[in-house]
Amino acid sequence: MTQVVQVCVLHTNRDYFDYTSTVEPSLGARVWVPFRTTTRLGIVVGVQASTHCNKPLKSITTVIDDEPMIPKELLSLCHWISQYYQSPLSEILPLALPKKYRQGAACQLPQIESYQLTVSAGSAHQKIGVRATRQHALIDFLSNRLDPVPKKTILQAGFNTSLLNALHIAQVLKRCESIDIPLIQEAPIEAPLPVNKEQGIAIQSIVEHLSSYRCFLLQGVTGSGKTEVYLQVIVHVLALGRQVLILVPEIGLTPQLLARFTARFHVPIAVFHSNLNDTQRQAAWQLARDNHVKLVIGTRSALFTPMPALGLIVIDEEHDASFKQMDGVRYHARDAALMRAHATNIPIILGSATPSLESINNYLRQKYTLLRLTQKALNSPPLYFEIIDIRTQVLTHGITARTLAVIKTHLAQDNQVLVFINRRGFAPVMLCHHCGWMADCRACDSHLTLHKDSHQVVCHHCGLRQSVPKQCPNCQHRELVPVGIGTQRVFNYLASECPKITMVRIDRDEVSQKYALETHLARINSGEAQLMVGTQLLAKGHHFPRLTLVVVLDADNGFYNQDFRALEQLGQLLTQVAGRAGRAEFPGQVLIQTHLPHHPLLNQLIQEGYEAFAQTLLLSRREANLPPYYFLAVIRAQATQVERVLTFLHAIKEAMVTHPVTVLGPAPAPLARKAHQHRLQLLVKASSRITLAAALKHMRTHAALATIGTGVRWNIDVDPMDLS
DNA sequence: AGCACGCCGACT
DNA sequence: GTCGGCGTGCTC
Repeated sequence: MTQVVQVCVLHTNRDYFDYTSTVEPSLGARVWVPFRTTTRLGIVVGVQASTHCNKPLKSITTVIDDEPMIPKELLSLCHWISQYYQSPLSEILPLALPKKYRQGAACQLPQIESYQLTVSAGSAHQKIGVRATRQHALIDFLSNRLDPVPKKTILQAGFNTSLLNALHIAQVLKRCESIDIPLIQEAPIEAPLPVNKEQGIAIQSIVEHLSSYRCFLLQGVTGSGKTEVYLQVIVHVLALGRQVLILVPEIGLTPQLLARFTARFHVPIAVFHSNLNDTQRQAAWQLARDNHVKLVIGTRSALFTPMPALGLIVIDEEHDASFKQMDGVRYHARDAALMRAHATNIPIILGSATPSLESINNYLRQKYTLLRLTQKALNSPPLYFEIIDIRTQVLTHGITARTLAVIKTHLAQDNQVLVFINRRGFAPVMLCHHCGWMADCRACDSHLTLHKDSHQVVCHHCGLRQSVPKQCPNCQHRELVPVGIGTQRVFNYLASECPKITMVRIDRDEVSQKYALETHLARINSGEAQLMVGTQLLAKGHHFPRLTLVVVLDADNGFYNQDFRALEQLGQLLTQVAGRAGRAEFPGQVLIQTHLPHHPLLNQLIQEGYEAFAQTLLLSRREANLPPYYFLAVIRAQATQVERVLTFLHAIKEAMVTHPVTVLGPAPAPLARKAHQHRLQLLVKASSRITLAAALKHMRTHAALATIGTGVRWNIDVDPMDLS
């Protein structure tokens, strides 16, 4: 009997296509299907008795997998993401499969070549000539082990391939394929650290609720031992024979966190990081799916790792914006992880020193259980904040005399100093001193940033690079001056002021090469580098052994930025970096240069702390009908002709009038022209997730028709991180 | 993602 | 007049 199989063909902008099949493949199995003129890979997402398609159906070519390749619970997670983030399944399912499997590779555990004796050691020795001493040694080496020995281990022990071949020809050993399970830590396991009362309560509360869904918000100031809580809870989960998934914002930035996990547990661990190749990624994925690895640590995309015995999810630094994917399917890994935990009926821990307003609100609405860690492990003296009013001060390369003096004092005491400036390059603008001409990007509505290191001006939006203009193209004068400050400029100035100090610059330009970031961080961790200048990259979870001073040069950005999350992020940044300053014997100091020294929120943050600051922000979000009280989506559209974008956006705005949502716009996007494309956007606001989703879904059917023949490209961003 | 089709500039 | 570059649309 033939039936209709719904096949999600990857990257087709659709949920699925209907095919016929005589056999009924499992949901989540991969199939080859005829598609247009070629054969493409698809995933079975449904089986029906009939079709809505009015064309004759084609038939599935081959069923690749007998078992589901994507397990049921991940398939339904993908369905949820598809509906919530308004994206077709065919764009989401690829996230749940490693590249090799998207290309049709057979589903199998990583295999490695191993060797095992086929006869007893004694008879093996007899078959070998007396003078072949290395072959005899190899026989002894193999006879000491019962299981097949991986070739890698044999080679590492000082034997070579020709010895193996000789024994193989002598028929005393056999070659076999065995599963390559990552080595379990051989070194003695690190003992649990003693915990304080708060940590003990947190651990106990979570351990008491391992058998069902519950979300724990673990709010711990920097240095309060959040990681130790994770570790001691995980011990219990592993003891139940279950797996643990840990998501971190950026894996390269958390080497010491990884080190603690690997040193603590006697189980195989898989780490998903950007340097894995396709084979390694497939291996890690397969080992997790077959329950061979018990602990998976990774960034956003590791959310889709299949784990049949999943017993706990941990989201570290849950407030971090990098959990939200900013291109393609714009999903939030924290929110999707909450769905996964709920569907799997297991606990989830959201950890942060500075929880997102969304999470604080969920705790206030009693959806989350709050666990607070307020005590620092090191009894460091209190922080000393100083606001430097720059309205009346002379700035030298962005730095006041007072700031420079404080930096020098801390350096003289052999301490570390961190200088934050959230702008890379040397200066954000090149200006003609004579006529006011500015170096602008041809393709975007933006100024070119001067990069003195590479003798170029660069557009930070489209990547355009050109050599630094020698004279003004407008008035031919040669007095082009850099205006404003960036990391390069601050770095150069401080280098000239502090010539004997070892300095490190950390920004996207500086750490773009492989391992550059790791190298820099190693110099910071060892204490070799004393003065660090960098962007936000520098703020994330590092260990600065002798840090006593943090300087924030462009805090005003957070106040002037029209974006609704700018203040929240500034508060989180200041709290995070401030928490790292100070050692047992030296008080930490934080200098904030600002034009707004009396800004009430800045002062509340400093005097009352992050929680009070967050409460105030929540009040203003409620008044402004903004998240977490209101639900937003941004519809962005672009084309080379403005009119076409406008027509399109007006049409889909019209399509939503029947729904109880507020649609604002079309308005120019903050960067109205980027790479020769005119960009405009709509903002959709709704009082509930359900009405928002319904309006967007309705709109999508209209939008598909409205774009035909217009060249308009568009996307939907549900729960946007920023409105730009 | 990939393939075909169509419109344009650069060539024989 | 033809080749082929890329921009655009379609796929059960």
